[in-house]
Amino acid sequence: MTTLPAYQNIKNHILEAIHNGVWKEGEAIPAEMQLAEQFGVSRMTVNRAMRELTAEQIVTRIQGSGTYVAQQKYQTTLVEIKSIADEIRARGHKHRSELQQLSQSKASDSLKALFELKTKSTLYHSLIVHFENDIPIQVEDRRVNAAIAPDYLKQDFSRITANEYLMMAAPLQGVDYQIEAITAPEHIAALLHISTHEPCLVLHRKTRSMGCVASIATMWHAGTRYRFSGGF
Amino acid sequence: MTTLPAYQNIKNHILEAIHNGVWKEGEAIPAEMQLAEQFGVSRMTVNRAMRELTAEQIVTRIQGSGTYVAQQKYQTTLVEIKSIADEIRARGHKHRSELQQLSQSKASDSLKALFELKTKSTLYHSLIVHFENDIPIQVEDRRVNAAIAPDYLKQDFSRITANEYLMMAAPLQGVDYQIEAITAPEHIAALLHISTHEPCLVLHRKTRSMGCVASIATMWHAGTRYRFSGGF
DNA sequence: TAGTGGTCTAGACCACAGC
DNA sequence: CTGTGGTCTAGACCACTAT
Repeated sequence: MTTLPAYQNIKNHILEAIHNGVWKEGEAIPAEMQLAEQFGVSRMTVNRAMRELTAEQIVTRIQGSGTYVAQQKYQTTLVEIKSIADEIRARGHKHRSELQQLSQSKASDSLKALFELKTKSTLYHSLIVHFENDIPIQVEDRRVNAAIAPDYLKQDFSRITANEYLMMAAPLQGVDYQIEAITAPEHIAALLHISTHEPCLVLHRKTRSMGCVASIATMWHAGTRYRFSGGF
Repeated sequence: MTTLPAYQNIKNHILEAIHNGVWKEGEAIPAEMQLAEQFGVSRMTVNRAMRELTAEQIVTRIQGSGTYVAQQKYQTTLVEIKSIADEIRARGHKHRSELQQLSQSKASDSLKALFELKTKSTLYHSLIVHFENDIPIQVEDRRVNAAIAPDYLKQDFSRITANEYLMMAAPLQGVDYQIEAITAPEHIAALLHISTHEPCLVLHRKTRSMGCVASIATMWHAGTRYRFSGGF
């Protein structure tokens, strides 16, 4: 093991302290001069460490004021299939899900087409509501190709999300998604605790594994409570 | 416009040179010492500029060897800044745009913050409606940093979209976007020919060039007429 | 060996926030 | 006013590459 550069050690120290809750969201971090003394290093070295943490959105710096632990951002990157549970926990909030439906059936004509199937094979269907601090944040309506994930019905969806299980069950090959803004049908609106004329942010996502369509999901979010974001 | 820090000027110089083809992919860039002399700054200042360009994947550095222009990366279709005009024409439909407003003003306090400006510099404002086969498909409300695109007001937006002009005017460094579903305010709803309680798919996008925020745009779409899509 | 980037120092001046 | 971060300097030593 090579010894790490001083600025990297400082970054690691700060990251661990934030992770361990020593400094919480919005709280101030010691000044550059103070950290320089503490680590026995020049101010420029601390400055580099902090500048990089700023670029990584770990901290926020205000000239003349100080350095603060950044607020966790509401963020979903669309390329990555993130677990909504992780996303919520990363914000320091509580995630909980409720399984509303779980069933299996032969594909209908329209589903057969969507799954690009030649025969009416078996599909699983799950309807799950995800909560952030007990507020419904996402309704996930998912159809799964039984051939790809034969044990889907046996999962405990309070322990593992549908997404997490599918990622484990089969290597992801590709993703297609569409995003639209529409009003929710009644049963979805009821699950999200919104009225039927409130706008919803809807993500349709089709994943592929082993050369087949593995799952097709529709994720409904209350427009006022959720947004997608990203960048580079 | 405030004078930029020296390291930022160096970055801009390098970026322009690459943009203009002075140095091509894989070619070597002058050494730190050489650039330091050329710009009349210390080596550390050049080092910072080059380190940031490395982080942005503009150049590749090899210790003991030199600094080279990085291979152009594949822009994942997700963040790709598409011209809505091209997108519509690609569907074989007719594109037309109407310029509703074009003005300039000093940044308000809130815009100053959004543009990460230190002073209330000049911003341009345009409001453009894009039509697909004479149906309004997008309302584009855009603020532009005058320092980055001084000729913005002189453009003929029926010939070139705001986006196309900005891409030409300055090399794009970064993008941040957010997508949400909300109802439109009255004046937007009127331009889109929808009622004020219909859901809209809204894309907020902030682009960066030359180390500054170049433009902030809000694009409104009728939820029933537009969706984002992508995949890999 | 000479030249490159990687890191670091011990100062410095400035703009800004908060008292 | 003091303390903060933002920037910059003119050196330095090191690890590495290329010749």
